[in-house]
Amino acid sequence: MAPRSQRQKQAHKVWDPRGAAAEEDDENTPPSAPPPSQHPSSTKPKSLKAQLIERDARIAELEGLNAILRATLSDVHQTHAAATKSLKSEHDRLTNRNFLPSTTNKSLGSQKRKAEQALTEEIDRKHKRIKSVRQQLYASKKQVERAKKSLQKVQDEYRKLKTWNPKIGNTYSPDARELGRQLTEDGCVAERVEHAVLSCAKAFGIRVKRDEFMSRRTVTRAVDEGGKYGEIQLGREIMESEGFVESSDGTTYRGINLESRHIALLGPSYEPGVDVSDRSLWTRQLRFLEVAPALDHTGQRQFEGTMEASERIADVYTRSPLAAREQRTMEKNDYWRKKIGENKDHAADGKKAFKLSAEYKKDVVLRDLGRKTMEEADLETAILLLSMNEITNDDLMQTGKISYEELAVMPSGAKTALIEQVLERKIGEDTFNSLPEEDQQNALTHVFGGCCCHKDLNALRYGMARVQRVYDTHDIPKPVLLATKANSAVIDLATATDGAAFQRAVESSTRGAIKLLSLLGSLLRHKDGQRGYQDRSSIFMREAKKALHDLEESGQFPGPIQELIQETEQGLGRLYFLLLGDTRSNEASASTFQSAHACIQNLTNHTRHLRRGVSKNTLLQKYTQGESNPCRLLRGAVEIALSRDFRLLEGKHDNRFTIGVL
DNA sequence: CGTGGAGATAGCCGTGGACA
DNA sequence: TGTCCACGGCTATCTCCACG
Repeated sequence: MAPRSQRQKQAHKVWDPRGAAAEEDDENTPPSAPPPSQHPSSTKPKSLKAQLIERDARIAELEGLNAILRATLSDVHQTHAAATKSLKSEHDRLTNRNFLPSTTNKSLGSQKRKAEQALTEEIDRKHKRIKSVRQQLYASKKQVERAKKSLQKVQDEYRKLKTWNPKIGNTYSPDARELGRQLTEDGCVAERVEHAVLSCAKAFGIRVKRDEFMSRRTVTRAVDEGGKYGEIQLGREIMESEGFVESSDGTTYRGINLESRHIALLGPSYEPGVDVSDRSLWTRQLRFLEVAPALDHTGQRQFEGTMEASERIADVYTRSPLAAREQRTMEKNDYWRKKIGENKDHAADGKKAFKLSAEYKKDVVLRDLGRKTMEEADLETAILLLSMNEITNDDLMQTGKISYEELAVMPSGAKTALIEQVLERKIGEDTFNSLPEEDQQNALTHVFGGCCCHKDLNALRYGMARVQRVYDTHDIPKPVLLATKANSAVIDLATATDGAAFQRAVESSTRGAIKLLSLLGSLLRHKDGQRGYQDRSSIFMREAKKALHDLEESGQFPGPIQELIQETEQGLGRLYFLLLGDTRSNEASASTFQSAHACIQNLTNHTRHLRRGVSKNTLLQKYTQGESNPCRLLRGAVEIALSRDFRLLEGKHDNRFTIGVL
């Protein structure tokens, strides 16, 4: 212990209850020795008797003390016994009392050990579980990372798909250009293509990048490109093909002649997965060549148009990368070498154009032969000279299609080329003439396909012309005149049949079944969509169905009109064929004419009121009242004209009867 | 002094607007 | 519908500069 400080000592002195005396009596000082005993000491010896008496007294005193001690001892024994008993009892009680805690303690220890063991096992399990969970957590984290990446990828792809970029860099992609062309082809004006594309994109749930598409100007460029691509492809297909047929026709639009040209050839379909080079898979392809303006529709102009087109295709293809890759060129005459036929109007201009084409092709083929002969046969110089000597100015003028004056001033180079041309032709002709006839025909194959409509029309016209003559020949009254409203009025008003107005009205009017069919056509199937009976009735019926029964249905007129139209068409078709037969035969007899004539007369009389027209209301009134309506009447008339009587007439002549009536 | 990268520049080309 | 022209992107080329 650290010695007390002065302040502590003072504090102790102040509060020490023992006072100053205690200060000197240090508790650490051992107590002083006890004072010596005060027993008095014997100074003189006693007698024996006294001594005995004293001893007896002492003995008695001791015996009394002994008895007291014994009694005390006995008390002590008793007290001890009682205490022992009590203690034992207490001991037993305590022992008993301690037994339970001990037992409990033992049980608790056991439980503790068990609990510890269980806890240890639980901890092990928990550790394993934690490890497992950590692994799962790790895996989950990785999965989340991968899922995020996948999601991002999908979102990117979705964004990519959702947003269509029509450009590659600053240039519209081939797909975009194709789309522009397609929309234009489908009738969308170039200026509205952008709006159409953006609108469609919006409807389909996608977006066009920058919300922009081609301007009108660029759409037009794409269309032009498409035309050039088409020409390149056509040039290639012509060069690949064994031969092709060209078809053409013309029309006028706002006073300008327009010529259209198509080409039919065997070519690849370009379907995905189909081998383009496998010729066995090639099918007939119809290729658009051009629609080009022309000064007129003459045969010469048509031929010149084809020449221009062939030159253009040969030029475009030859200058194309495609030709460069295939290391092939096309010259304008290749077009003619491959052309094996033409489809044209069955008219004079078409025939003229075909003739010019055939001549040109012959020239190309013969000169080819001439060149080939000169190259292969290595003709002797003498023969060549001889042939050249035979070339006259007329030959040159004819070949070059030039006048004598033009020939005279022609530069020597051009003249040499012309001479060479004539020489090739002369030698080619010699070679050609030496070929077998079959080879000659094959070399010059150039087929003409006339317009079937023209053939059809011509057959009918020839038939009509012959029929008209029959009335006069056999002195048969002609069918009722089916005059126009104006002519009909003139005829009705005329006082004399020899007046100029009457004559003109009659001459300009026609009659007979063909005219009737024509009228039926315009009456029933008028192309303006309003005036034909079927249209008028359709409009009314639609309204009537709506008003009467609240039905949103078509206004189709039940039955008769549709059937009538069909029968009319069928009958007309059969009439054509019969008339075709008529142009080749004159075997019809007068009686046949008369019976057929009666039918036609009947027909035209029954239907004469057609000229006055039938109002919509009359028609519908009759229909709704369940009466026989004009349609039924018409149908009956046509049946007479085109069905029953033709069957009758055919029966007499085994389906080869020549119609001579109408 | 050669090489390669970065920046500047000219020319080509595609595009779209203005205009007739 | 065609022509003209401006604009902007792309590319080849040039120039400059740093570095080994």
